[in-house]
Amino acid sequence: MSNEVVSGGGGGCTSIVWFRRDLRIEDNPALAAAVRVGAVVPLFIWAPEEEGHYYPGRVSRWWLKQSLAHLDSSFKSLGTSLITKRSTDSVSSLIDVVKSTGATHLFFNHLYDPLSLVRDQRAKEILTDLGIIVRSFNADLLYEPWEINDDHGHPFTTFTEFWNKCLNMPYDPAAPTLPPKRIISGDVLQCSCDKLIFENETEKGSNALLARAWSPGWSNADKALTAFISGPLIEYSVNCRKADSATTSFLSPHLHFGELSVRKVFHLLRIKQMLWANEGNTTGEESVNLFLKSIGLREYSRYINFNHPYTHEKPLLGHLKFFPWVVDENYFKVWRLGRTGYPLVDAGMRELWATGWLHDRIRVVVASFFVKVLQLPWRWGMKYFWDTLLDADLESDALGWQYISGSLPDSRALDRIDNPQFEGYKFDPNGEYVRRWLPELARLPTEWIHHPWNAPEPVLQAAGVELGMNYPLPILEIGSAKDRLQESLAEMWQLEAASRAAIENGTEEGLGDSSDSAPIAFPQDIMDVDHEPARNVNTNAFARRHQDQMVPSMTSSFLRNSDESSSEHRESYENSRQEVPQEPLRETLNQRSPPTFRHNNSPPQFNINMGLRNVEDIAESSSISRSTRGGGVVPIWCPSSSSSSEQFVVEENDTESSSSYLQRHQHTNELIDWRRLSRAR
DNA sequence: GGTGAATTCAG
DNA sequence: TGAATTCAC
Repeated sequence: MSNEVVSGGGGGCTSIVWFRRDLRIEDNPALAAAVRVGAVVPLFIWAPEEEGHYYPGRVSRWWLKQSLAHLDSSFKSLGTSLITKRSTDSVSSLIDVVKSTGATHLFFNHLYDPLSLVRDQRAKEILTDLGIIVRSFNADLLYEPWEINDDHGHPFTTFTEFWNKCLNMPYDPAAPTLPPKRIISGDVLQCSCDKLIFENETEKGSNALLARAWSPGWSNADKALTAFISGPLIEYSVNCRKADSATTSFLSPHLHFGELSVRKVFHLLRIKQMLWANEGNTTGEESVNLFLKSIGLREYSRYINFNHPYTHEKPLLGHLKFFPWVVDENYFKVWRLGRTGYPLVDAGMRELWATGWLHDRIRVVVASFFVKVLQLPWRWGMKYFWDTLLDADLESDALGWQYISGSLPDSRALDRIDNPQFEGYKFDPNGEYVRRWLPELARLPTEWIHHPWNAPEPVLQAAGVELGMNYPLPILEIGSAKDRLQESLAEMWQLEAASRAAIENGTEEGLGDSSDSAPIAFPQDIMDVDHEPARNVNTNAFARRHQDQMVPSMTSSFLRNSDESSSEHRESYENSRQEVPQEPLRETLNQRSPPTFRHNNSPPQFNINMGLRNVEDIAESSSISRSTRGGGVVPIWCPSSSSSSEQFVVEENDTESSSSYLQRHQHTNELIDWRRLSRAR
């Protein structure tokens, strides 16, 4: 079945190419495969309800809209057009399109976020059952997550090791391919197209400005890449630490939507690298290495997510679950508004809400302030980034926030607090960035721009700054934040030790194991919904029959856990493993009978109206932030979540799969024993 | 040119 | 904060 090789040559077969975050025609393996088979029906399904909380934010939807229009016009010039469907269930929409076009094949490219892993596996199974030949490909990564392992076949747990391995693989990432010259159109006229609505009237106004700064779409992405590589790249290593830097590539939104192939980026970078190495241009070489590293972090985010598909919800290091987060919605509001009293933080937050963009360094600054100074739960910050960033990307953002909050073995030191005042002089030495985003401080001399609270009164007066009036005093003093952090960490270690002792004594079943404790709910004001009426997901026969969703087996944790696993399990794993990469079609996601779960009927909550707003909007919405929605807002990626929340239940009649699923989660609930690795206090 | 101080920077 | 590297003498 999945080993079957498609016979090429356009023998009257029609293939659906299901586009998701691979909105390009160049170096798109799914599209290329479809073109080889015969007629093509390009399809995009807009089913944001499937994303749960992670309904795309306003700017992200704006980008998607432009990108799809661009893709459609490319298809039109090649002889077909993009079919668009509005849906609450991608799989049933796929079936509709199969039926109306008489397609025999379905091709798509892999995604690695947890929801997609489940949905895609389900799509594969259901459509295969219907006699459709389904193939999926790697279009998003240099190497598939399961290709990168240490000498023992285990996945890496630190970035540096992972990336070294990637850079020293015995084979290169697949070379990028050219776009097809011509496409034989499938019977797209037989298929009704839904008009997709990505913005409401109020959002349109705010979105208008975006088009001045950004050009979504795959061929624009390509131009941006070429321009970056032939221009600012060489200076990347010297400039990349300045908040205002013109050396940023600005490629991340293009990469998020797959308008750009990382493999193409990689190949072009490698060429430059060789060139500069030959010329002895060390700055250039260093720049390439540094930029490659950021590509590597993106790879790593998918890798981590694939191996631990709850990283957007749970810390990877076990002890973090004992950290006493400060659940203070007022702090959260002040941070979002850019009114913390620390100019660099505030400038960043205002830039983010005004433009949907933030320089990488400044993301670290504001996130670090959020987690270490305010001690707010990192998932809130991640959610806000998700809602506001143009390049919002679940895997990358989860990795970033976990890094900042000390939840990874190679995170920043837990007890380290960066002082925004010093960071200010580092990343914005002349205060230009702060002056641009904080007009109330514009006239303050550079000497005081990053610490106005120390400025002499006459200086403040001359600059028209009234602390506490038109610019706030620091919300918290850094020194006391440090003390508070120490206390919190002490408490965390104490609780962790108690829990460990309890487990070792066998007295308690893992006191407070994070898989059983509901995560802190998001505050209401970022969760308020204003979405299209949800359609009933379970109305059609297929959805009802296949209510149970599936996740592809996570190869690594399965193997790593092999001492506890039965040989039967391992065998089935090994067998499936062998069917993974195929030439010329690289069939991928492992097919070993996957674990199943079912989710209950509570409709997912999402957030559509939280995009960029003006100050009044935010202030207004946060005034209702007190009333917290009871519990059930957070989807939890574990079999035994609290009953009030959206929940996944292990299917009992499927012993093999459920046991492997549990096994995987038992393993991950040990949280890698990374706690030992990261004892750094 | 060797040594401690200062600085840089962190996946 | 701490290791690594550069700087000043």
